[in-house]
Order: sequence, then structure tokens, then C-alpha cells
Amino acid sequence: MARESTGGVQSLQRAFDLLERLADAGGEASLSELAGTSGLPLPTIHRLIRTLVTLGYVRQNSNRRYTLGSRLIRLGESASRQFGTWARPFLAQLVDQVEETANLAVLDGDEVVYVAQVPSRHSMRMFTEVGRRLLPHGTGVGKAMLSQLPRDEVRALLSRTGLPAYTPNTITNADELLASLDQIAVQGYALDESEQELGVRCIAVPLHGAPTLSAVSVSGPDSRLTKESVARILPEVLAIAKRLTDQATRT
Amino acid sequence: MARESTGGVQSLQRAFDLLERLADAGGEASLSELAGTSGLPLPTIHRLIRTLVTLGYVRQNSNRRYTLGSRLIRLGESASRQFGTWARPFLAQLVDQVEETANLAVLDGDEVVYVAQVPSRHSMRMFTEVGRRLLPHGTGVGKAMLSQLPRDEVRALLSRTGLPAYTPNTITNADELLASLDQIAVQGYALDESEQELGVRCIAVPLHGAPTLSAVSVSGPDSRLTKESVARILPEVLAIAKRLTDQATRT
DNA sequence: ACTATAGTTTTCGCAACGCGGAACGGCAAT
DNA sequence: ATTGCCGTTCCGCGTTGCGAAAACTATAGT
Repeated sequence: MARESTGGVQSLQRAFDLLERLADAGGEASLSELAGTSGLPLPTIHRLIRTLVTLGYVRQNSNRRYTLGSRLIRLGESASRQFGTWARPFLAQLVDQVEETANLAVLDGDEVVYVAQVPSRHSMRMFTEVGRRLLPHGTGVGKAMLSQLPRDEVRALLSRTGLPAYTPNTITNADELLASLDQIAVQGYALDESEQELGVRCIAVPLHGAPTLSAVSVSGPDSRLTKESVARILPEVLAIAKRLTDQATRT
Repeated sequence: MARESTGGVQSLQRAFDLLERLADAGGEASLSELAGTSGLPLPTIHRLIRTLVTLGYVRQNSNRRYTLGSRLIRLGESASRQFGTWARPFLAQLVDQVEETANLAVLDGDEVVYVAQVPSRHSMRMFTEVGRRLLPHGTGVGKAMLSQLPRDEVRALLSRTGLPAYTPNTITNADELLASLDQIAVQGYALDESEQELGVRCIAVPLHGAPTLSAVSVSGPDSRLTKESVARILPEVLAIAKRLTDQATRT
């Protein structure tokens, strides 16, 4: 194929785009809804989706709507195992100790991906969908991981992603962020003070030596995760991070 | 497309076949390994895999091997949410009560799919990969679910799948299985006595009214899950099944 | 350091496969 | 019964996916 398009096999791109849109829609959507958001013609979508239905990655309801199919579960689990499932018992222990939601995130390309989460038992708690992707500058885990990278690599990443504001508190100036990364590298942890989401505070610690650049974090409402409780909680997070690092290095 | 192949879009089929083979290989494989198991030519695999790498569903290691990529995690989670994530707290409670591994499975097409699992805290415990698919006749959950179906539907399913033996204890005669399904329907639960795996016993109870035909089960080594402990455990499983049913009906 | 081998990646001509406009079918509302 | 909306099917066309051959890279052995 002399004139290969830069993106690769077009039908693959389109099929996965449709799967992502199904996930965006809560796992279920109609053909017209998919046509509306994707801009593809109905018969094209139909043919791709029909193939996915036949294969088991999409399922059609009796009301003709399409949902994500069960064959995706195993693929997701298997992919998850490459990243965060091994960390789950440690996260659970951290939640027991500090009583807030614990997360493990990795840097994948230019994005932070949450790969494991053990939620707090409080009714009011952080819920970050496993698999969710965010830009690193706006999150505690992202900043923790960036602090471990050479600064020219960070600059290159930021020039690709920009620094869009998630909230009025998000750091949107590259020099300001780089300065804070220097500080984070020294102190060994990062804070997210309503930068990702208003009213939410997060402590994040990078893991050293994991096959993939990773960070562990504790997050919760800033009414509970106060400056004072941060000082109490930090040693626990650091301790778990050390044990996660040991575990990752042993693999 | 006048000569549409019965299976749909060929490149989609091939790509997902490769993803499944990656999962089969523990999440990681080389190009040659994939060529060996799939029978596709190397450049074909390369082009499909390259597209998946670009999209984030596959990732290439520094040692040139390919692993499943993080973008699959969200798809898997979202698909999982269609099925079993809501059941997890109930399963955890069941494990607390009976101290054996608890599972939730659904009937998807002709197969049983394990969609949620909370493992026992014993070192020796059942581990069934979430997303794993098995034929229904050879499992407790499968038999529990089949017992809820009209018998001609069961006959049709069995004629499609056959009744291959997983172990010497597996029921491989259709009439014998249908008779046991009649009994299971009356008593409200199914047992798997080393039919799926030697040395493993399982109690399974169907859920009524779930959007998808489902069953909850407790499984463990038959040295611990004795006939006597089955009698003790059964009321707990039935109680949780009732609560899961109530929860499913409420959605 | 050099060579051989195995595995991965790239190139490019070709035809088959994916595409999408048009037509058809099913369902719900009036 | 009619109309409108949505999903599904049909089929001609050309672009996209395919794979043999060549080029490149990594590793192991001498």
C-alpha cells in the first residue's frame, strides 16, 4: 500500500472510536447517537458494529441499542494486570490506614492513566473510573511522575499537551509548573489542591523502579483531607509507596 | 459490497484475534509468537498491531515484544459495569460469611462468563479469571442458569456446544444433564462436584430477574468445602442471591 | 570486533475488501 | 391507515488492506 495513511488501518481506528464512544455514553448507545457523535454514515457504523456484535465485543439489546460486550472484560482485566492489579492489596491497606480513597496511576504517552483504585468507605469519596486518562500537569499523580523526568522531556510533553485549566487552581504556566516539579522532586511527594477538581485534595508519591513510570495517591474532599491530616497521612503514603516500589522491583 | 464474507469486517476480526492471543499469552508476546499461533503473515500482523499501538490498545516494550495497552482497561471496566461491578460488595460479604471464593457469572450466548469475583482469604483458593468463558454444562453456575431456561432452548444450546468432558466427573450425556436441571430447578441450587476441575466443589444459585441470566456461586477445594459445610453454607448463598436479585430488579 | 542468524520492519503493486448512497423494512405515534 | 423515524440491507466502486520480497535490527557465537 504505497500511500499508507499515517494512522494505520482505517477500519480499526473507526471501530475503536465507536467502542470509546460507547464507553463515553455509559456503555450503551443507539446507532443514531453513534452517528451523531462520530460523523460516520449509518451503514458504515452498522457494518463495523455488526462485526463487533458477532465477535462478542458489542452486544445488541432487545430495544436495538448497543452495549459494550463481555469479551472486553477479559481483555481489560489482562491489560490491567500489566499495570495495577498487583498493587491492589497495598492500596486496600492504605485505605484502611488513612480512610481515604487510594489510587495507582501510570504515565502512558502524554497522559496519566488511573489503573487501580480502592475507594474509601465514606459515603462521600473520590470515584475515579479505572482507565480514565488525564493530562499530568493538573493532577497530583501527574506532577509526582513528571518530577521524576528530565526537565527537557517535561518541556516537550507540555508543549505537546499545553496546560489547560481544569479549575481556576490548575497551574497553567509552564515555568511555574517546572519550578513546582523541582520542589516535588526534593520533598518526595506532590499535592493537588483543587487543581483537578474543586474541593478535592490529593497527596501523590512517585514509585521508583516500576517498569512504567507510576505514582500512588490518596485523595478525598478537602473538608476531610485537611492540611493537618495531610501531615498525618503523608508518612503512610510514603511507606506504602516504598513497599510498592520494592514489590515492583522484585518482578 | 456484493460478496460480503459471513464474518464481517476481516481486519477487525484479525485484530481482535490478535488481542485475544496476547491475552492468552499472559498479556505479552512477540511478533513471531503471534504469527505462530495465528497463521497470519508477519507484515499483516505488523500493520494491524502497529495500528493498535498507535491507538493505545497495544504497547511495544523496549525488547520489541508487544503487550496489551492501557486503553483496554477503560473499555473492560465499562463493559464490566454492564454486568458485575454492582454485585461486588455482596460477593465480599458472602466471602466474609463463608470464607470461600465467591463468583458472579452470566450466560452470554452459549457460554458462561465470569464477570465478578471476590477471592477467599485462604492461601489455597479458587482463582477464576474475570472474563473467563466456559461451557455451561460443566459448571455449577452454568447448570444453575440452564435450569431456568425452557428445556428445548437447553437442548438447542447443547446441540450447538456438545458436552465435552472437563474431567471424568463432567456430565457428558444430554438426557442425564436435563434430568439434573429438573432437580436443580426444584431445589433452587446447583452443585459442581469436580465436574469443572478435579478437587473443586462449587455451590451455585441462579438470580431471578436480572437483565441477563446470572448466577452467584461459592467455590473452593473439596477438602474444605465438604458435604457437611455445603449444608451450612447454602443458606448464606441463597440469602445473598436473594439480595442480589432484589438489587438487580431495582435497577 | 566480526559474522551469521533470527526476528522485525518497510516497501509497493494489486485486487479484494471496506465504503456509503439508495432502497427497504420495522416500529411507534397520530 | 398513514407518516415519520430509525435501523438494516444491497451493491457498484475505488481506495484501502494485503502479503511477498527486501531491508533493517538485535542477539549470540566465534
